[in-house]
Amino acid sequence: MRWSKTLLETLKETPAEAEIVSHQLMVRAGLIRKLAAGLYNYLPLGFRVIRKIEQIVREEMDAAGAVEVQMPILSPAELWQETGRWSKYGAELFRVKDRHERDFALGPTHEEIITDMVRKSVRSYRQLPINLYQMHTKFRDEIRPRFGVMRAREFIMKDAYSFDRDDKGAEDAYKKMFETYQSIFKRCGLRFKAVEADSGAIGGSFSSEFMVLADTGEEAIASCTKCSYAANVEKAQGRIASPNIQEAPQEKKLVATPGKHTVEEVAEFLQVPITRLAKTMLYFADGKLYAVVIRGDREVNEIKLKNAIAATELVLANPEQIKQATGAPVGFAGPFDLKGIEKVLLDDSLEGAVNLVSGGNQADTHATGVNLGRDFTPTEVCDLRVAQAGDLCPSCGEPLTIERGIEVGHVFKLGLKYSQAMKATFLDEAGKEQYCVMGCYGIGVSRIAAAAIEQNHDEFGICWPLPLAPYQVVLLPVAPKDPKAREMAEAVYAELQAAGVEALLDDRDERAGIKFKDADLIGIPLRLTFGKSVAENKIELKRRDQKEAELVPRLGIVARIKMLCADMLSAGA
RNA sequence: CGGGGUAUAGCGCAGUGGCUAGCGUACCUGCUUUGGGAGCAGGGGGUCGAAGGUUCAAAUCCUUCUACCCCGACCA
Repeated sequence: MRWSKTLLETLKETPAEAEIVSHQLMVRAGLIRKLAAGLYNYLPLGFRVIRKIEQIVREEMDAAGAVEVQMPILSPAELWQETGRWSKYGAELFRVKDRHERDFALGPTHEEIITDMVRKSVRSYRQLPINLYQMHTKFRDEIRPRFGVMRAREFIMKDAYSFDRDDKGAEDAYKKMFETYQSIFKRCGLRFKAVEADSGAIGGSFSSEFMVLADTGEEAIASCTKCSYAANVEKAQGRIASPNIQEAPQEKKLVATPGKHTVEEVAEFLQVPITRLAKTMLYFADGKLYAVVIRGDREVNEIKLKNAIAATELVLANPEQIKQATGAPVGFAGPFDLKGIEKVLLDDSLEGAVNLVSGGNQADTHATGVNLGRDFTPTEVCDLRVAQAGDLCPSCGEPLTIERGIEVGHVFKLGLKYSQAMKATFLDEAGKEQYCVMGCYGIGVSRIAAAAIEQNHDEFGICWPLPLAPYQVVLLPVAPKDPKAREMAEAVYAELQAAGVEALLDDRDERAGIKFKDADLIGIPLRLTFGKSVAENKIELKRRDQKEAELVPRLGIVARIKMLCADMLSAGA
């Protein structure tokens, strides 16, 4: 491509609204342009990157035996009502009406649609297993779109759905996709990690996320320093490292703690370690109140709680609800004598603990010597806390560390959730009707572009990994006085194109400095400069990821570039 | 949804009631320059987010609306 023939405008200044580096660079390098909140135009350069990612995903999915289809973006409300997600998906589901006032959703994911497609076609076990996928635009009405295409309202996703005869087949399909995802992200040149995850609104029994490691990632990952255990902190089960002290139970006593609301204030005031506090939190879920008792230094993991009580909506109780249940204002709740509480759940950080300090259920009062079983009895004991660095690995007992990541892929074991709700069945060898066992597998195509930049950039701009680069080589003729430089650049450009190398010729009438700055900004992996050295039939070759350039002879330049590209491609794989 | 902020040229910004609304950058023309975001000269580009109001006079004051950005959405 000739620079002068495409729409490629770079910005010297960073747009005020872009917060993270990938967003800033994508706008400055002319990859994307915002249309409205969470909606972006992909300009030619950015679209080429999307195409590169899609192609890698497509090749690997096809190699894994999946079959590509395409489903409409609009889907009728009836299908969503069949599974109950029309009401359960919440405000994130983009709803629209047609001229006849019929309800539709802009697809955020397509389980209902694909299940409908399959139930209409599949009748026999002979048609299974099958794995269908599409690459398409998805819509989610995010509360707060931000970070450019990283969290947009409209984005490109690859979504695949597997249908199997039994659990064993579904398990195999899941494993196959897990492996396929590993090769996809490797081929994209990303540093990533697969982690156990909560399955959220999609549902199902088990899921893994693929995280691109980056400090700006929105997700936190707990991983073991020794074994291979890694999980999203939403899911991670860190065993508590410091055990609770054993001693003889004391009398329960109420003590005045005027104005001391937070655990830090209370621990300081009563001179007890913060781990001795039993923090009592009240939650309101699906019309009922729940109490959660957790060690003072720990935080409630609302996703674990939501799963423990099978809630669809969960919020902290408001001050009136707290007053009613405890008889006290916010800040003085204790686990005993609660009114109107559906369940009292105890985080297992406090299992076996004695002589705790909790709120006294009276204003400005806390209780000491609170003991499990005598002063209160939890309905359930389970893990309800957010894992922390230093917690012990659930599989090998070594300490966990916390790092951050960008979720680029998610694979789910769905089981029968959708096939039962929507009656997607087939006849087995015995002529007996069976439900399809499903799995689903997503990849954020547009998010990969942003994630790759988060991982691959420097102070001058993007440094694309070769497999995702919009062009492999950029050619800069920089000696306008010397027609030979331009001629040679044109000739090499033609030869590269003939050889199948994706080349961008900067044929603009610009000064050398501008061309160098722009080439660095847009991050093409290889740069050829046609300047002074053309007089000796030499061309300057520089890799974007290296500091030093080298002079290479004009003769054999194309072979040299092809070899370099091949090397850089396989380096990622 | 709550709070805060912003809206003036493609981008970044100035302009607190008074002449034709400005600066940097980008864009166009010419000359010079030419290996890391050149210099000089000339030029084009704005219903100052929208509507209404106050005033002799409004980008500027008031009201309403819209869009966008940030923070928060209760850890007792």
